[in-house]
Amino acid sequence: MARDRKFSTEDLYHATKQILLEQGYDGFNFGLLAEKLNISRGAIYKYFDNREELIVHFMRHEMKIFLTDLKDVEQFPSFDEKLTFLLELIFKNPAVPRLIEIGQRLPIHENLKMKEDFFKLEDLRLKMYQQLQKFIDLGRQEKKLNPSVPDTLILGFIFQSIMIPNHFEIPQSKWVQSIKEILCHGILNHH
Amino acid sequence: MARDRKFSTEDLYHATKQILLEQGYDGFNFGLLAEKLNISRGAIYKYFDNREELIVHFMRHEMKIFLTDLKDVEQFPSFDEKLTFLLELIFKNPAVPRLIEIGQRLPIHENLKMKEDFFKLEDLRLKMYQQLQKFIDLGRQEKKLNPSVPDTLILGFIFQSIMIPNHFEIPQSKWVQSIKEILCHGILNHH
DNA sequence: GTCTAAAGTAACACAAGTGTCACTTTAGGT
DNA sequence: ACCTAAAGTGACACTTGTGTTACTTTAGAC
Repeated sequence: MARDRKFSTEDLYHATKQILLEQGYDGFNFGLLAEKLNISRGAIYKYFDNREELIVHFMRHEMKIFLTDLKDVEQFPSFDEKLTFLLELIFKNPAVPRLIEIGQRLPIHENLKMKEDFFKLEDLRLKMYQQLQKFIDLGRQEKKLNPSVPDTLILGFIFQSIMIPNHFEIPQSKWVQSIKEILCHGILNHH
Repeated sequence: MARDRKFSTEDLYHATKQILLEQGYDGFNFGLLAEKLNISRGAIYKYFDNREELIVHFMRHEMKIFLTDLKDVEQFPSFDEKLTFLLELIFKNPAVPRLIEIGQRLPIHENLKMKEDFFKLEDLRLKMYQQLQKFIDLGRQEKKLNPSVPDTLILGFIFQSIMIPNHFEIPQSKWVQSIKEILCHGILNHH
């Protein structure tokens, strides 16, 4: 009953991700997005009312995928195995912490529809932190974690570590291994 | 021979710092700056040709102050004392790592004058890293640092730790102490 | 074939920021 | 008193991005 679409929502999200990671939140605009997809800017407005709405929906999409992967952490029984899995997952998805940070920049909207969309995204972020909290709780229970350090700081360190710039281009495997080493035992020599 | 100035360069830098930290690089503009200082936008162009030039000069100003403070690290003989001083210095200047990050976003300019300004800023950043490298070298020499971990990652962890968001508003002293604990000994229980 | 409705386009008015320039203001030297 | 030159102003032309709208295109139902 209508002509074929020139681009799927999936295409849209893919290009959105590229632009957000390359140019940051402020660098993202519909002109760039349309250009990347070889469509006119106006076409995007057929599917999203504005830039914020598109970004919120995109963020939810990304978050859902990450949460599905994150759920597999439950399959590992011990804290150590969970930690290894978690670090690997984060380093397989280096965009996620950056996108979460970018997501924090979304302005709070008056509009009811936008408020709902925003709330759903908040809800996913909450679900993620609950999943991570279970992991921390197990670590506490197994007496594996330093009791003098707050939960949020442990999670903060894990998530922030992905954002340390690797200016000297140290190979990924060595880099991840070293991050794990510091996270677990610190920078001091413990031998 | 001329009328009095309504604002000093120091005033300009102070307002610039506020805006950059509140609104980020993209949120900064001459309109906002002029408003904050109760002057007209045009007046700023009497002292700086454009936004980038102002920001580069501001960054150099900030960096010089930080480098002066950082130089005091030399007064402490041992690695442990230097580390304590360094962490305290960073947590007394939480804006510095954020400003350095913002500084990275400055576009590379064609203009010769801007290129020079930019180079001078790069030079200051280099001086900072050289100062920090001496600190790391001492740590290596004293066999205090984990030898399997690269220098840049150690510095990265130290600088990145200031940017972990303290969402649950854990008191500053407890927060800093915990960061020091993780940096030195990791998240795992080592007792 | 032609009608329909979704898909896509391009031009519009608008908003916000940029850098410039002719102008006004004013402190100090004469 | 008045001239000068730096300090400051406000209007202008320009750029870039926004969201809307009237329009064209096209696949499929009839």
